[in-house]
Amino acid sequence: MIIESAFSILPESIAGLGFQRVSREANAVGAFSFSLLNALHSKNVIDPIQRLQLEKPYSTKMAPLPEGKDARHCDVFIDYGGSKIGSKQLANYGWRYRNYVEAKFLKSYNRTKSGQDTRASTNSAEIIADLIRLVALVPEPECFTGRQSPQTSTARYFLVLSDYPLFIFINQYLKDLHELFENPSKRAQITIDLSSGKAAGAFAEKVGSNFNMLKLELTQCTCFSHFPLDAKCKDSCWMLLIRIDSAKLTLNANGVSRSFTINIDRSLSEGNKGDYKAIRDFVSINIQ
DNA sequence: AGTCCGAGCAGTCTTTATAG
DNA sequence: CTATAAAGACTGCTCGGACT
Repeated sequence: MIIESAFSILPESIAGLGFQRVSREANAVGAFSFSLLNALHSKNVIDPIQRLQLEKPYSTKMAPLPEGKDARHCDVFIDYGGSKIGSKQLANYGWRYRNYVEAKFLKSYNRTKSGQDTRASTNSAEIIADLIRLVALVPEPECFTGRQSPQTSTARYFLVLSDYPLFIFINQYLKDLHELFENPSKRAQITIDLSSGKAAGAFAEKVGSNFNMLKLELTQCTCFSHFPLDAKCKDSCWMLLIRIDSAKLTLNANGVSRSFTINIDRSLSEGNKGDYKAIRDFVSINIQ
């Protein structure tokens, strides 16, 4: 919820930033964490700075990543652990103790005749890699310790900022994603199948090696957006926040099918025991 | 010893071109 | 519309020399 609050005041942070002159992702992340700090202050959270962490490793003590591949980081992380704010009612609105945010910053320099960005393939691949990271790499210690009916206490967010309409950065054959970026609906379903069709070739390889064995289904996302009313207006900025409420990631390797599912009621399920760890290790080793 | 400044370097980002 | 390569531009960093 705190992420949504911060997002709601993001245009104010961005307006002061001089967005058009910003050229690096870190600046966008910085603007967002500034909004976050504001949101935390407004909630009277004690010692808000301590709760905010940038470049948070996905690898944790309870849920380590494979040796040598533990350098994967998430852009923004907020931990409410220890506070007594959480409740079942709040959780039903997407409130979680731990919050991971991947942020993407897109700038368009060149467009093809039809208006697509010339680097749409690269950008699409990076965005999908971020979404896969959020589903696969976020630590779920209860799956590691082999607990009965494991649950997640983590929310996953994807934030994207751009200086041109978002959809021009997405390859058109990635239909769900392209449509969502053009016209975000409150409730969205995004299927990204890297194992078939046009995406299965060089594109999947760009996301990660052998990623044509992966299929990602974001079965329910809640989206928030700030799009300019007049797209032609100078110095416009497009902002989109996607909260992943439920998702399923499937890995088909050598005839063995593994799957990991995050359900809407916070419960986690695996196709077979150990699938979560197998998929997570695979992703962390092979992702670009 | 401390400060300043520019050259050189490595890495990243942008732009352009070409081909499928 | 997509994919890829490569040139060119830019950035942050280090290091050594000139100067105080």
